[in-house]
Amino acid sequence: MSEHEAALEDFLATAGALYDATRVRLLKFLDMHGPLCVCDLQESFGMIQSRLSRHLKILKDAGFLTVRRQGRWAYYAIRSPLDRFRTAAIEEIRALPIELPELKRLSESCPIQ
Amino acid sequence: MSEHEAALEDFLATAGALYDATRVRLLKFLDMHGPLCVCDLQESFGMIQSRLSRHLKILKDAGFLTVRRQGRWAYYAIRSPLDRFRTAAIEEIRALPIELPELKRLSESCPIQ
DNA sequence: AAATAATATCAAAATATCTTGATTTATCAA
DNA sequence: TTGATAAATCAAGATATTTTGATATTATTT
Repeated sequence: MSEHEAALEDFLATAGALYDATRVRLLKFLDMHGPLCVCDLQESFGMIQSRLSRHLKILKDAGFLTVRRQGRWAYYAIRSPLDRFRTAAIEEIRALPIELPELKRLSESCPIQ
Repeated sequence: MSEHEAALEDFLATAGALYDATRVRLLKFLDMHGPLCVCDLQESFGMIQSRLSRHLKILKDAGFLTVRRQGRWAYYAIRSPLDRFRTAAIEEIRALPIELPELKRLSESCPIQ
């Protein structure tokens, strides 16, 4: 892939990651609460695991999230630092008046939070 | 639609408009050259008219473009002023190393440019 | 009024994306 | 080693988007 195409692909992946209500909610939730594991998000959003896992992968591949694995758990968080455009996106999402579920932590049994 | 849903819908329309290579190219082209009519874009990009018209409508509905009609011609341009997030998007696109076609003006016959 | 030109809209096929349920992988505990 | 838990991946159906060609709309010219 040429440098030109790669830069465009990267931009499109970023825009595509933002083009889904579920992912926007996940980004806002992680921005609010900090690192959370998949099971916390699953319980909080009442979402099927495979669906959640897929959306987290898309957000990670688009450069918005990082994963840190702790034993069986995988903690997802907003990547830091973010480049300028992704930062602008997160700030825009932070300002959106979206209703989010209550945080339910299931990962409290995790020995190494 | 509630205020919450409306704000999210607006954000998703913005992200969705950016999630297409054709539309990114059109935005960059209009950012470079200023207002152009549909037939100029059609000739420059070698694109079928209905396809172009549809993409311009999506960009307009997402708040990126304005239209000014001059007789039979419709001149599309980057809206000004843009809000902060859309401005960040345009700046990001401006910095992308994308190859664009040469500008071919067909609308020179238009009496009122 | 009729013909032409620029643009918009519509319907259908082609593509892409999302959701679900099932399966797989990896880690820990008994 | 066996069983259980957390997460990732896969396949298939459901939904949404894009492209194309045809038609409609609007403005202009003859």
